[in-house]
Amino acid sequence: MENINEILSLDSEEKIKQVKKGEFLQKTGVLSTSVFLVKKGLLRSYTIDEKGKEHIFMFGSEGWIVGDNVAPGEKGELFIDALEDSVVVPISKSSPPKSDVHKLHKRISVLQKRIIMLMSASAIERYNHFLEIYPDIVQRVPQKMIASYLGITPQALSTIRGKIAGKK
Amino acid sequence: MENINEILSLDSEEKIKQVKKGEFLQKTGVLSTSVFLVKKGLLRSYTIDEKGKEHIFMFGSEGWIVGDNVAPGEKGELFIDALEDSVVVPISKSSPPKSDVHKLHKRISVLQKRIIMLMSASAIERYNHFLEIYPDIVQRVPQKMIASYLGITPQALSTIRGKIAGKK
DNA sequence: GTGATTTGTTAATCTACATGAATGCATAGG
DNA sequence: CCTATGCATTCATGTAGATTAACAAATCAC
Repeated sequence: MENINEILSLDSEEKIKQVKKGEFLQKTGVLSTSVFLVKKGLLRSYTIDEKGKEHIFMFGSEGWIVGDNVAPGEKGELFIDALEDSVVVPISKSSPPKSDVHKLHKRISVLQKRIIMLMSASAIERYNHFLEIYPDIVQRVPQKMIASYLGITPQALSTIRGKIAGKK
Repeated sequence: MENINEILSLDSEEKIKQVKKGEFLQKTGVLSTSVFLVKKGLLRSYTIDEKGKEHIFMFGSEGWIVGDNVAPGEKGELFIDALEDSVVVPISKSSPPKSDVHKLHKRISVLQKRIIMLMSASAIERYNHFLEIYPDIVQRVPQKMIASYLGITPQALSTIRGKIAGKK
């Protein structure tokens, strides 16, 4: 087997972590000390509410950060698992390198937009916005996960897609 | 008039900024280079959607950050104005002091919770959660702004409050 | 202080989306 | 290969919250 660091052209000092499809990077209730930069693959972070329903918080593919940003020392609130075989590198919450601060701001920017969408846009608008922002993700995950990300049921997403297709 | 820096015990090097009630700290469409740490007072950041409806993104009182986290060099998307006479200090987006990185994580944590609430909780649950997290804000802002923060209409909030009061 | 302009309340109707159930397809595992 | 399990679609019904409107209460301006 080849050296994984060479394949991905990583600084060998970085502690990379491999997560196979279906495996968990984090579960709720355990101490969460870092967030992760995705080098390869696709992961999702999500909660399960008291009715047992999953709500996807974020998808993370190459270049994105996935993680559970709770206050330091707090237990995590999110599950994170891999939707494809993935490679991630931890970013410490306490002392991130300068370059990563910029990534934090980008992350906040994404969350900001997400909140505004959730408050002001209809399901159909949110879906179209999702397609713009993550054109590649649509092909890589089942629709029920996209519905979960959008905050609607799979049935509702199905009818939305029907409407859009019908218009063409 | 007394020295404002002394009153607030600020490092005199910090470039503080005073914003009177009703004044804008930022408007949409202008370049946004920093976010602001609130030293005193209360501000709000919000969007106005295409139907002319306001959506409050965040309140910021003492110790919180208000700001518009768009990618560096991008135009802002939010209005920020003061609900009370306020004092803020800018935090550069490009080179924040180490101590502020921690605040960024806290900020992300708050947004994370907000998104989860918007996706999984009913209006009544979101209102109760709001009361827990910001017990002081309720007294300081009109109800229609709280409704706007929760993502519901003032009428809906009024009926919710009626239900809660009726239960006692 | 008095009129005018916001803010909050209540109630009737409407609508987007949830829920539940039935059906056809795929994919996976033996 | 065949069955089992999960996924997507469609439909019938239910419901939280939007909308509209009318009125009461509070706040503001002069």
